[in-house]
Amino acid sequence: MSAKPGDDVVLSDLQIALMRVLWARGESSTAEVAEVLARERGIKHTTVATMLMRLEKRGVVALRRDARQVYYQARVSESEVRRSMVSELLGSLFGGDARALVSHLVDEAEIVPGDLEALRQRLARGGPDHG
Amino acid sequence: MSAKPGDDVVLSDLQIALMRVLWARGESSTAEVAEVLARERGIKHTTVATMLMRLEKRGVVALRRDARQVYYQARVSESEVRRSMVSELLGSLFGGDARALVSHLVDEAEIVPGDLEALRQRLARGGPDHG
DNA sequence: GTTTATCTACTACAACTGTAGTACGACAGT
DNA sequence: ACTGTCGTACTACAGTTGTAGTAGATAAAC
Repeated sequence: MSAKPGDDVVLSDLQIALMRVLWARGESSTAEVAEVLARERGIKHTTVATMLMRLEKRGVVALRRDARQVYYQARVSESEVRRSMVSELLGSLFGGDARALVSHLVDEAEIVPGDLEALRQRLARGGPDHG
Repeated sequence: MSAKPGDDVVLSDLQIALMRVLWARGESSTAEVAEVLARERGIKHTTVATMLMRLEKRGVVALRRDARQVYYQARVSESEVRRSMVSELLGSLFGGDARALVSHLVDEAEIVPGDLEALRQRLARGGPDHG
């Protein structure tokens, strides 16, 4: 069972950090992911192993065994997670109004006029395909 | 010592729902908040009371006792929470790039061209105060 | 073949969240 | 004064997250 992705996939910060490795490098062994996380955040190998196991149990990643190593692969794309989480945030904090969120970004100076202009033009050109 | 607000204030969906009542109605009694949550989500009074107590312990809300009732008041503004949480999301899922988030909103059809245009104009008029 | 290094699996545990029951104190009605 | 009602406080408990130790398996080294 393990919650087929597409459900709601809301992940914690650390969980996202793990996924990022998988998204960036594709299928990776526990050790590989652990190494990155150890470097980036000083997290122990065993911790990473545990987290990956749990994500697998949840159906967020898939695992494959080869020799005595375990290789994990993302079963949800970054876009999917973004979709779930943004929509979650939108719903709970912005009353589902995406404009309010953009407005917030503007007010917080997270984006500047030029950015909006560029986006608008991108739209005008007729919704692009992005990775 | 109860994490003085301004730290990072990341709240769960339910917690935000409680805060929303406080933000909307100002200081409210446990019973008042509970009533709203009971209506909105069928959550029991005791649950709301517990959650509010914990938020108080965390310093997110302040409480005042009058007679045998407890009145709660938000100690963090909605903007603050938005700031923390958006920035959290931005950092973990969008590499801190707010434009990527807006881009995402566009691609997910959460916003339309007109919205961006309106925002852009608002900016042009020199950063307004919004409610 | 025995030792060593590597890597996973299991177990543990504290904190937090969601959920709510139960007990207790106080105020209102009779 | 007695009793019921209202509302809070305390307690409980299962699930998740973050964190990691320890043990066990196995491949590599000698």
